[in-house]
Amino acid sequence: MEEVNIKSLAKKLNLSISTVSRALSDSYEIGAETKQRVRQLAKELNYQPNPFASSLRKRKSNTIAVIIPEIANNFFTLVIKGIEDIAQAQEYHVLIYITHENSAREIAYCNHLLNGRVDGVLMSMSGEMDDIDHINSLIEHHVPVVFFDRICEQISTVKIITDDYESAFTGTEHLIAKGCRSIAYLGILKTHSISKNRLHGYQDAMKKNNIAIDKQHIVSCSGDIDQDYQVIKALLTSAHRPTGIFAAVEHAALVCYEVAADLGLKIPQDFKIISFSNLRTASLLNPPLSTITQPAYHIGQEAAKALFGELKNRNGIENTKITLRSSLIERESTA
Amino acid sequence: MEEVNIKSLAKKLNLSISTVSRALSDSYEIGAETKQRVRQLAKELNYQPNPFASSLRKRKSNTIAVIIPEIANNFFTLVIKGIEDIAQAQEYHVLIYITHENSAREIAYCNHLLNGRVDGVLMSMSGEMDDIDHINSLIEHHVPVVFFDRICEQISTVKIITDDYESAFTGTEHLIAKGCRSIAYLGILKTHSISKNRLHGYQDAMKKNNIAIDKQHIVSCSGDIDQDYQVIKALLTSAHRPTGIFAAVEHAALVCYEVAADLGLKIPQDFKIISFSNLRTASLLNPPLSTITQPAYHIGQEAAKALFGELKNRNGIENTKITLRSSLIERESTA
DNA sequence: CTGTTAGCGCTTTCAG
DNA sequence: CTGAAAGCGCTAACAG
Repeated sequence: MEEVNIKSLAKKLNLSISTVSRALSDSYEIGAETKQRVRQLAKELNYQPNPFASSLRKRKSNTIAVIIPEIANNFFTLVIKGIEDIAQAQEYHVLIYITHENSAREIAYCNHLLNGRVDGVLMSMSGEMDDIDHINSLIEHHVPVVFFDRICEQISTVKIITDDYESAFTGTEHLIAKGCRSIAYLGILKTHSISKNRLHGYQDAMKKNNIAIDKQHIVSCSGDIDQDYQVIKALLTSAHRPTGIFAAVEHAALVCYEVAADLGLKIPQDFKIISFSNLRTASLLNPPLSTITQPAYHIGQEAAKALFGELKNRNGIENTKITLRSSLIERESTA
Repeated sequence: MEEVNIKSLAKKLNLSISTVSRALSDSYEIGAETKQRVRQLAKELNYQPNPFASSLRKRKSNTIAVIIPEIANNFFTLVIKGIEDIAQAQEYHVLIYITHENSAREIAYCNHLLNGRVDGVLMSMSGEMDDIDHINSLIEHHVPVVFFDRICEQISTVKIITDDYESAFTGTEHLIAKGCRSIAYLGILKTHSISKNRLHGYQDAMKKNNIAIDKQHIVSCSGDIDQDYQVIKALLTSAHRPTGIFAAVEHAALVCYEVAADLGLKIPQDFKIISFSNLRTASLLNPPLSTITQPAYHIGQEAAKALFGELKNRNGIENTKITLRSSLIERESTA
């Protein structure tokens, strides 16, 4: 398997290296006939240009990075799918980095990506909002960053989000309308944009309806399944057991179902629940789970489009916030 | 932001480029003191070596590709997680390619990856088993390929699989034991290894129990949700409605639940069902779904480990088949 | 329209 | 122990 590169092609065609290079990149200064010859041989030998040589020279990787806190989760999976579909069309490659909700890893990845391996980054933050040097660093190095879902307000860039505050507000009111007065909030309690917005939506809905919030009803989930099981079990066995649960993350809702099953609690008789979730099986659960569903695939697409807008057209990334709407999907037992 | 590269470091330190390079790669021929100086400055300036230059020179990308048919699916998500975790530890990067079950895309990706962008490929096949030129091509170009789940028997390499035949066999017998005599098989009908093995397991279980298979009970699912909905609806409204369903893919089982809900059919009264599935919510469905659950995360890890074994140790990839065991998890309604 | 040439940033012989 | 220099494969001035 002798190496087939631009040089060997040139030799075989009795052309110079640069002519071959130009022919392959369809330069206007190459004759139609020459182009034809070059292309033909390239196809015959299945010539594949070395991406590293090209990237090194052009200072362009044709690759983007996606940095997400986790992947075993329908939301992020759908987002990736949306990103991939757009990237594919643009002939870009997609590198995946999973932080496991660990902001130290997020920082390490960002620092690493200062090296030019990617042309841009799509990111949903793990870290806290005040911890943003690594992001600024990327931007200073001309690596555009587009945020989705877990954005960072302080950074001036494109942000694709959903109406978290409003969704949480209406979701909470939905529970109130169902007669719940004692409503717990389960979420990842960080200074994330979404954590804050969802929590505020819940709090404001409670306030508007003149319901005091029991401090113990604001529960922090880590994402760790065993740990969260314990925390939620404690909540559901306490003297303060809520009659409504607002789950700001899908994971929390599932743990509630599991704990309820183990404790013999009945949903919705013992407590009602609504959750942010992209579960395909929400309607098939017992009982069906009412959800606030984010347009995950669309978020991925929009984020990717925004990034490519910058990468391809250099239109200068603006500090825009694109807000997509989540849908509150009410599901009731048909039984 | 002046460029910080090996050259600028060398100048600042009054050393030659090669010394700096060697110091950074911890070469034994560099003095301890010099190494120290170099490392310190590199850290101070947050020097990040250009990966393209390095890859070009070393002919090594420190990147692997994962080619999968789809992603919005718990099995592949968990596999990716397993792969990522191993890759991370090895300081490798992971490129994701999704074929959407389209073998033309699989071929295109493989051909593209002949260019050296990745050092190895982890793959679950979309295409048919007899269509393997693109894989052989990779191997000829010294890009090792490790298969997982949807493997290709004809190719001599490491394959990580689960006991599909046995699982399908016992899964089918499980339905028979529950009293089903008329059992349908829903799967992606290709010449894939897993399609074949699962189908054979089902067929042999039926044969062993002296049950004739109604031809119309072998149903091909495309993966397209609307299309499969129609196909399964047709099955469940036909005169030949089965009393048992063996779903070889999770997606098919979910569609069955959806169709059943829409038609007002009750599971398990009207038909029983068991499915290959990695759904976290299997036990929470109404009714709970009995599953054959593959050790997805573990599969990802093993596949990645096998690939890195080859990449790091050049131990020569062997034609090994590693079979992990799936678990048949029986779930019954507690109601 | 085509060729010559100088690098992109790094690794690695080969000399000292 | 350190330096000089070649070159990975490709692109893009600059010449003709």
